[in-house]
This record gives sequence, C-alpha cells and structure tokens, in this order.
Amino acid sequence: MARGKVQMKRIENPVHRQVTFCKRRAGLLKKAKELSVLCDAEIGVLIFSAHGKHYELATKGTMQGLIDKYMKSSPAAAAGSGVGLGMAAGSGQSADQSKDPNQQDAKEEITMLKQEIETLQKGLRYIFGGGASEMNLEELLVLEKHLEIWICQIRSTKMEILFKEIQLLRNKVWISP
Amino acid sequence: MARGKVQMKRIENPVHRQVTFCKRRAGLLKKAKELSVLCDAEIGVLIFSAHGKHYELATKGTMQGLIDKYMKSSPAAAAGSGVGLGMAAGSGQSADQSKDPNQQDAKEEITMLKQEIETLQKGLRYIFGGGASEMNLEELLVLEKHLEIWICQIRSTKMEILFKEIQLLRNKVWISP
DNA sequence: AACTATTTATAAGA
DNA sequence: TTCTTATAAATAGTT
Repeated sequence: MARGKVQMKRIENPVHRQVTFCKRRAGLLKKAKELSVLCDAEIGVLIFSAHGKHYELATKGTMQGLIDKYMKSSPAAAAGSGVGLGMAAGSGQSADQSKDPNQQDAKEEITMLKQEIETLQKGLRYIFGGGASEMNLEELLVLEKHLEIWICQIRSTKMEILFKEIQLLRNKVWISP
Repeated sequence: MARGKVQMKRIENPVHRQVTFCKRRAGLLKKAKELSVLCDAEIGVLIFSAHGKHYELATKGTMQGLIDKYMKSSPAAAAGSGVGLGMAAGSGQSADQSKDPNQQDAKEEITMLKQEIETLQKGLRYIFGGGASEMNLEELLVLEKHLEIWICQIRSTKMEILFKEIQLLRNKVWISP
C-alpha cells in the first residue's frame, strides 16, 4: 500500500516476505484491538507463520475462553476430501449466523469449489511424482522442466489455433476483396 | 480514519457503533486474508460481537484445525476445558469471508471457479491423453497461466533451498577463514 | 529501523 | 445498509 500496489499472491523473496509478515502482523493485531475496544467485541487472532512460529491475541479474556465459546456455539466440523481425480467432497463449515440463507449457500458452494480446485491441483502435482513442497532441488528441477515443456506444447497449440483462424480470414478476404 | 480522528474508546452511540463494527470487521478479515496469502501464514480470527453473534475466518484450513494446532503448540494453555482433540481437518481452502456484497458477486465467483475446475480437468486429460487439442484458446490461456504460477512457486522454493545452503556455507567460512 | 510516496481503510454524511 | 468523499492509517520500496 505504498510505493506500488502489491499483487495478492505469496511474496516470493524470503527476506521481503519476512519483513512484510512482521509489519502486517503488527497491523492486523492493532486493527483487532481497535475493533475490540471501539465496538466492545471479543476477538481472538491466531497466526501461524509458514515455519511454525505462532502469534496470538485475545481481547477481553484468554484465547482458551474464546475457543471454548467458539466450540459451544459452533457445530462440529468434519471434512473429508476426495483424492485422485474425482470430485472433492463438500465439507461442513461452521456457519456465519449473520447471513441470509441464500448467501450462505453461495458461500458454501464457493468453499466447496475451492476445495475441488485444491484437489485437482494436487492431482496435477501427483502426476509429476512430486509430493508438493517436500521436494528436493533435483526433483524441483525435473518438475520445472516438465512444466516448461507442457507450456511449450500449450503455446504451440495456441499458435496452431490462431494460425487456422488467420487462414480462414484470409480465404474470406480473397473471395471478396 | 477519515474525516476526523477516532478516540480509542468504546463508541457510545449504538448506531454508530454498529456501523463501525461492520466496516472494521470486514476490514480486519480482509487484512487477515491478505497477510495469509502474502506471507504464507495460517491465520484464524474469531469475533464475538457484544451481543453474542459470532464471525470467524480461517485461512488454509478450518478453524478446528487451527485450534488443534494451537492447543498442541501452546505451552501455557494446557489447562483448557473439554475442548481439544477435534479431528484435524483435511485440505480445506480458505472460505470467502467477511463482506456481504451482492449475491451477484458470489454468483460470479462461483461461475469463475467452475470454469477453473473445468480447465484443470481438461488439463489432466490433456496430460493423460497425450495431446488433447480439444481445448479452445481461452482454456489454453488459463491453463498456461496456472502452469506459469506453478513454475514461479517452484523457482521460489528452489531459491529458498539455495539460499539456505549459501547461509550454511557462509557460516563455515567464517569459522575457518 | 526510519523514512516517504502511495495505496487502503474508513468516519461522516447522504 | 450502501455509496461517496475527505482524511487518517497502513505499508511497499528505499535508504
């Protein structure tokens, strides 16, 4: 939010990412405290960094208290996910009580679809034999090579499509100049 | 934060307080999502309004999963009540939270996600079938985009690995120059 | 860790 | 609630 917009995706540079994590984490916790004070709400925030460190904030009590409160007011959640290339299973998500039913449905559908995408992506990863992030340098290089080849093929196909279209257009032009 | 500073204390006017609650709640959840995406962190936010309504956000999984993680890793919080031991959730993706925009938005998002799924599925067929030119230009572009992002992630991981290795080597050099 | 140029968030008003 | 707008805050890129 300064000196350039930021793309909403994982920051690739590790140093940069760490700095942003610190800054924004502080910002988030501050905002949470403000909301709690201004509007008399009870708020809990849990943050786990990518490498396991955790940070937390609980206003008006302890995190435990909040969690207890949450457990009582929330229906038990259980999720299963389909594997392989099939459909991902839907999952129960604790409901946000403030929404009208239609919108709630829409949100559940969105959640389901996102899970499905996740599953498909895993399937793709699986195809190339890599277990996601537990890959070593060698494996990463191989995967990268695979993907580059794939992209090449895609671009080639794109070119073919475009070429055919151009041919079609040319024919038309010749027929009626 | 506009048209006048705000005092950091409970807003007395109930209407005003409710409006601010809505706005800031949305802002907080947005910030949480951003932090999660940008810095690859897992974040949970629990909000209880003064009159018991509750709102939540969990990125990269379910609130249950986060709470389990918290219970395990929190040294001081052992003495909770009858909570713990929920089943760790599967591979959930963050649900679209917070804003109550028009349902129109939700529908658009659903449509988009469905298209994405379609594309991914075709991509899988593409791999297995060898060269399925059954994909049209639009789909090819989307798939290409996906792959490019994937390659970016791989390169990022590679860089991290190399970076760590360099750090190790530097330490050794300092010890025996 | 400090410093700004900018982008965001949002308080008030409608 | 929602939209607009003037202004306060947050923060990305730099130093």
